[in-house]
Amino acid sequence: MASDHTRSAILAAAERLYADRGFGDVTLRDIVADANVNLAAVNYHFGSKDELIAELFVTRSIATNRERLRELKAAEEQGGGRAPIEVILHALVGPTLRGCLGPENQRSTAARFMIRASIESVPPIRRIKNREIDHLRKFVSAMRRSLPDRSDVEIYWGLNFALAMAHHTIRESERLTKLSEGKCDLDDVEDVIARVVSVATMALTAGKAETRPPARALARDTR
Amino acid sequence: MASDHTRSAILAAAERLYADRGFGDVTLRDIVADANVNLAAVNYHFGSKDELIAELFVTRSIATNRERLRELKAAEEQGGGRAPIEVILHALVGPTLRGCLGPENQRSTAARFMIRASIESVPPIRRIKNREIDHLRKFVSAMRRSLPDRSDVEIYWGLNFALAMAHHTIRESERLTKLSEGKCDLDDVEDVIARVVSVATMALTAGKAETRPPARALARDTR
DNA sequence: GATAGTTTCATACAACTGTTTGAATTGCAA
DNA sequence: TTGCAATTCAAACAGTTGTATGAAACTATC
Repeated sequence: MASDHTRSAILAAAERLYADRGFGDVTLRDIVADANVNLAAVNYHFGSKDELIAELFVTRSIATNRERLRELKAAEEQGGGRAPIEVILHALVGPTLRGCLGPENQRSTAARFMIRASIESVPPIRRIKNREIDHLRKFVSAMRRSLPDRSDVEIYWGLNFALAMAHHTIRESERLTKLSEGKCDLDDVEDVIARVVSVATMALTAGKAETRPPARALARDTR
Repeated sequence: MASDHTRSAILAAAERLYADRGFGDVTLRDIVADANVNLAAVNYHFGSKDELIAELFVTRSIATNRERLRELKAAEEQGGGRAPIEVILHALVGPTLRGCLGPENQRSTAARFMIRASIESVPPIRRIKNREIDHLRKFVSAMRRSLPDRSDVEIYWGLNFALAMAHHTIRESERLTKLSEGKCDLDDVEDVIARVVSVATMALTAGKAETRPPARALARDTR
């Protein structure tokens, strides 16, 4: 076991620096300086720079995925194996958005790191993201059960658009704030989630006779 | 004037290499080797590597933006200064999607380059994208005219979601194809555009009394 | 307190990067 | 042809990068 101290000091420093300045601008020397450890410590504890980045991303990633599946499982159990589509979508995009957005002043290092990872997409992170497909298939299955009369193509497109809105909103949150001159409040995470879920639900249920009134209205804003 | 030959050989080689292997893996030496010119030629003709990348991206970018505005202007003129929201959204996402998607075997270098630029987001490109806000404001204005009873917040969110679906579909086209096992046909660009426009339109008109029947149905698939 | 295993450290390595330089070459006008 | 500018070229530059090394320091066990 030994004194994990150096190891976690590196992880903390790396996460902070990557979050603040991005992957392109931060070298191993920056990290070890910030962590007050020796240069060789990174390769000793992690093997390589890429493995350090991978570990950072995987840690946060599996936390998000676990939360996603937890919400999904809870919803399906409550619904007797078939959850409403809104709740499934909520389980899909909720944890991601909650993990990245929120009041900027109190935004965690982890959150800012994940935003960076979403924007810059460096090789070790891309590799991990590519393994996410199996995870998504679980949501495809749940969506199929929820909407048995929708075709697979529509399910896939609905999933794609849901993830699109969530990730793009995270990635371009700064630009959206600037474009809207602050009118779009990205600190109200639950509102953002509700908006994404609402639109994705419409995408998946449009044209159906059994279009129940949307659980949450899209409009919840002022003026 | 002189013999533009070297200059355009560099541009062509750079675009091709970046498209194939991404920005991270291509060095100036790779480019000049591929273009059969001297290493110093890049700095002589473009000033720096970043300016070369910027020129590549700007060229394609203004082409897309011009096409967007052309479509928008045509639509508004035909509607007497007020275009239907579907047509505005079509003008917004159509050129981008058409410029990046399409039959893979005959996909142009330019298209593949723009996909890369959408995925990797290197500094010189990010700088240019940040200047895109003024361009987007023109669409905000058109959308306001088209939907005078919608609040600004909803307009901004609708625009955000429309761009989200378009860009994410481009960026993750490979993954969507794999996830859907080919069932989502990303080569049928006009179908993709119709889907994005349809969902974005729903997002912007949901809850309105005057919800006219959607111009294009979302469903157009088999099985 | 000697020993074995782990961890830290300073330092060097090797390779690669974009950029610059100054001389050679070319193209064109007078 | 001469002269001048634009262009090309080989070579070197200056800096950075992640990684490897081997000795030193530490830690815990017996």
